[in-house]
Amino acid sequence: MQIKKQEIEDALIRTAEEEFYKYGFRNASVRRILTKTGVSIGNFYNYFQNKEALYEKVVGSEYRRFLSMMTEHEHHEYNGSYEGRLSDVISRVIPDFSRRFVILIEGSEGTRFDEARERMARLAKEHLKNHMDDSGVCIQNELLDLLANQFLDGLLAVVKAEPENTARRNRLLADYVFFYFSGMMGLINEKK
Amino acid sequence: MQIKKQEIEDALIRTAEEEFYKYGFRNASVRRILTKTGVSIGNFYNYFQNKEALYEKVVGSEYRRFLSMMTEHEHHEYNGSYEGRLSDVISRVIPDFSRRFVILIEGSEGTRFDEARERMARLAKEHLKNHMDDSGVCIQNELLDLLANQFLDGLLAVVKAEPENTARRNRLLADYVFFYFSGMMGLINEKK
Amino acid sequence: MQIKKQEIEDALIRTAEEEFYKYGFRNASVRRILTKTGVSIGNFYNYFQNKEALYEKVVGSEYRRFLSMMTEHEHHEYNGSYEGRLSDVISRVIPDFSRRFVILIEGSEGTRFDEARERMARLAKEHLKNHMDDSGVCIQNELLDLLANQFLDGLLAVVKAEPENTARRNRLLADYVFFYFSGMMGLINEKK
Amino acid sequence: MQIKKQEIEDALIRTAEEEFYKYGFRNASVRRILTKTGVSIGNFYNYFQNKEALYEKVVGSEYRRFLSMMTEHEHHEYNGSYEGRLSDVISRVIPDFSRRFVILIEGSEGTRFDEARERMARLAKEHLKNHMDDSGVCIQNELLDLLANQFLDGLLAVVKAEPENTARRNRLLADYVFFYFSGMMGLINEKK
DNA sequence: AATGAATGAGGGTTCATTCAT
DNA sequence: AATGAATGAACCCTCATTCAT
Repeated sequence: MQIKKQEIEDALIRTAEEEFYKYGFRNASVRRILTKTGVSIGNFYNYFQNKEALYEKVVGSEYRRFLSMMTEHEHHEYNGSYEGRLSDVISRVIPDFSRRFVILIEGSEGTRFDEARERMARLAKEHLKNHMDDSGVCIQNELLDLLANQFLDGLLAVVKAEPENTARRNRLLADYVFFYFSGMMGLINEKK
Repeated sequence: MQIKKQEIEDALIRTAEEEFYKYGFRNASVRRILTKTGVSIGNFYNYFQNKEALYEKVVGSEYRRFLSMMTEHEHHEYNGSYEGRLSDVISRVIPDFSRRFVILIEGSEGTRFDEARERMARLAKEHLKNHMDDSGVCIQNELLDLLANQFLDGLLAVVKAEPENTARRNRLLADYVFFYFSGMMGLINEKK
Repeated sequence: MQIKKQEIEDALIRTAEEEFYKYGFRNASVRRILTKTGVSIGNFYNYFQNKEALYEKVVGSEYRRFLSMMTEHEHHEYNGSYEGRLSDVISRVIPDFSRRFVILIEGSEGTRFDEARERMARLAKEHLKNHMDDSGVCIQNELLDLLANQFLDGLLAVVKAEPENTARRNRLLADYVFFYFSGMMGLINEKK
Repeated sequence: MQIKKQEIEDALIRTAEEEFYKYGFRNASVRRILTKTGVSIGNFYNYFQNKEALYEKVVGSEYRRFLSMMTEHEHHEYNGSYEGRLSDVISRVIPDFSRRFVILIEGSEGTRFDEARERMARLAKEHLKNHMDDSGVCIQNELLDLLANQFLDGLLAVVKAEPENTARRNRLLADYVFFYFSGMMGLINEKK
């Protein structure tokens, strides 16, 4: 029954990922995680300082990766066409979205990652706004918020629908992003 | 003895609506509701069997209304144009979306309404599928799921963003639905 | 078995007094108090917000009383004789010392009453210093600290030794204070 | 394997002394001691059966020494003068008071040394009683207890105030003991 | 109809100690 | 001799719910 340290840590993180995915940070139960993993209460605290440290282990690197990705993305030059932007999003941004990312965005209430979703949506919104400004079209603020959040949710939904199979996931994404940009085009043309 | 039975029940339901909207079922606090309403613990359980019964009172009729609405909608004849469908959705479906509906969809975890969101999305999906079939276009299953859920989320987001002001809400809705159908059109044209 | 609210609160406070007296705040066990009193965990929190609130109930009024007493005492005019001061201390200051006061001074670590002992010792020291200055005698600082703390401990010891019987307690106090002032006189005469 | 057995034991005892001095037995943390000393948990239990055994190692010899000292002191002949007794106490008894002695007296709650303070005070009391009997003066029992405990506390306070500097410590002690005997003289003269 | 005292399972966390290696 | 992973009782506290009045 002797398991090596790394295996237990990994098992804890794996089970915790499920738990946090299901319940979010606040309603996740440490004791439930431990029962599932077969680790005793006391031993858990040999591996993680507390519940939040475990959460950070599950979600932290994902958070940092996303932040740097967004920043970098902002400074990236597009060749102007939708296809270019589209393929860029698909190939560079999306692959990093994972179940842990879903947790980060949807389950961080009561955590120092609390604001993650808001920050993300803000970035997406500004990103979106730039595109609209390029087109010389003005869109009301609420609609921008709505679409930015919608786009975000869509990405998360893709991850939820196809967490593993990359090929199917990318195909789904391609369609989704195409749909999204078609919608945007429609709006732009109408407002002109 | 000052307030008659019905008034107390109503007051409880009204306060509960706020609480469930803010926290969802699981994190809603019965005590907080009672304190706000000025009803004693013991008396609460004269009106409702338990927390979930209260939740059902807040959300149940909304749920049943939506179900029947969806079914009915299914049998409705459109005049074929997008504008027709669009205005139909806006004028007939949307006004029924309310704060309680948001609660039902987003706050039902740990409840027998757990699956409400799933069932709703399924209905929306079949609805969507019919439209696509009419257009002679075939779309992969996952994409249908995605778009149905997205549309649903969008509607909820609108309700959240503008819960009271009907005029602004309808304008936002119009834009959103237009965006959505533009996206669909894009997809259909590409697949053809 | 139905006990009225006030009786339970009193019983809790009484048992808590014992517990805090024995173990101090930090090492006192809420569960032990509850088991002894026959009150359930949940019900305890109907009476007190938390462990510290219970502690405050036991010790708070004693603390406030002592503070005001010390302040008032500082502004009091003596007729100069030791006997006068002595009887003043005995009749006015001491009767307020109680077992709860002992708890306050000796068991407050980890509480907002943390500094009670220090503040008391400081007051006693300044008090003492004034008497010495009146006698034109200078005493080294460490000795002042020592004697002030000693006097304080002595008072607490009297309370511990005779918590209830006022007559015996006062007799003990008279002797103790006499002893104390004799010691002071000895020091003063020697330093002159 | 780098440090020999005795060195480890000594290091543990040294660190434990600090810890017990700071926190007392009950609130001392074995883990904190081990971290400071750089000894592993498991190895600690090769050297000491448990926390209390470590405590005994820190405090036990001090306890036994004090007991024998007190006994021996009892059979010692004084030359009668206060000065003689005074210098005797200072030169023979006090130097043996150490930090470990403070620990023993003040930090033993929850230990088999629990009663150490009580036993010590009893010895001091009997000692005191003999002196009083020699003077033909009878003092009430409670007062004897009080003064014995007070004297003890005073000695501990001196050790705490000046744990290292022997010169200052002795000067403080001289003053303190003089104060104490002056007080005793005062009592004796009054009772006569 | 109404009150609120009482219950107890469950929440996260600490800590001395044991045991396999 | 040495390691540190593992254990579990105990800590304070929250909360929906029951029950006597």
